[in-house]
Amino acid sequence: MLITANIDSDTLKAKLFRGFSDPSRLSILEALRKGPLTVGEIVEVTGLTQSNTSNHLSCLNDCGLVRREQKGRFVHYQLSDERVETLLELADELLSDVAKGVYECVRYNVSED
Amino acid sequence: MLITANIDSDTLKAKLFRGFSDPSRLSILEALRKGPLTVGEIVEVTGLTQSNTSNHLSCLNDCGLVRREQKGRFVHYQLSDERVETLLELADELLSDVAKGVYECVRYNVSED
DNA sequence: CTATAATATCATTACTTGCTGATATATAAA
DNA sequence: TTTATATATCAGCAAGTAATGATATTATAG
Repeated sequence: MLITANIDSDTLKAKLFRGFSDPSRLSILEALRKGPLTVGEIVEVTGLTQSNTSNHLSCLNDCGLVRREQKGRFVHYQLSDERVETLLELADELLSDVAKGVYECVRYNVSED
Repeated sequence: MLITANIDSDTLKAKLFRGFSDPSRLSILEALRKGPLTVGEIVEVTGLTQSNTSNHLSCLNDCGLVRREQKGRFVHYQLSDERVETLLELADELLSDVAKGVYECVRYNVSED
C-alpha cells in the first residue's frame, strides 16, 4: 500500500495539473477567479457549450479544484481552495517570463492557431 | 494584436500546465528538483527510454520549464526557474488535501492503473 | 400535475498526444 | 579518420481525451 502510494505520486500530480492543462477548463477556472458563478454564467462567459461546460465542471469538481453548491435550480461553482488561485497566479508570473518558449513549444503541440 | 494576445492567454497558460500534466514529464521534473542531471541520469532515474526522455526534455526546454547546458558530450538539464519548483511544491500541498478527489476523477481519465 | 428552465449524462466522432524503434547528429577518444 | 558514446530527431502506431448532439434529470413555477 505504501509502495503504490509512492509510485503513483507522479501520476497523481499529473492528474492534478491536467485539470489546468486544457484551454476550456482553464477559461472556466479563470472565470471563477473573480468569484462564484452559475453554470449558465460560465457558459456565457467562456463561450463553451452547455454540455461541454458541464463535463469540464464535473471533472474539475471531482478533482477537487472547484466546489459546487446547489441553490434552487441553479448550481454555483467556485474555486475550492486558495491554492488553486495561487497556482494560477504563479503560472501568470512564470508565463510572463517564458511566454516565448511556450509559444514555440512544438514537440507535442504542433497545431498553431 | 492586443486582442489575440488576450484571447490566447488561456491557451498559452494551458500549454504551460501541459508541461506538468504528464507522468513522464513530471517524473523528470521531480528528478530535477534535487539538482541538475544529464540525460543519461534522467533515463536511469525515471526508467523512461532514451528516446522518450529526450522528446520530453525537448518539450520541457522549449516551454521554458528546464534549461539545458552542454558539457562535452553530455547535456545537463535543470529546472529553469524557482517558480517551477514552487509550482511543484504547491501541487504537493494541494494534492494532500484533494488527493481523494483526484483519484476518483473519472470524466476524462477513465483508465485506472 | 404539467410545463419550463437549469444542469447533467451518454455515445459517437475527431483530434491530440505519448510511446516505440530506427536513424541521425555530435562530441570525444583511439 | 575511425570508433564509440551521448543525445536528438522522426515516422507511425496506439491510446487518451475533448467536442458535439441528443437525451435524461432535477427543480421551480403555473
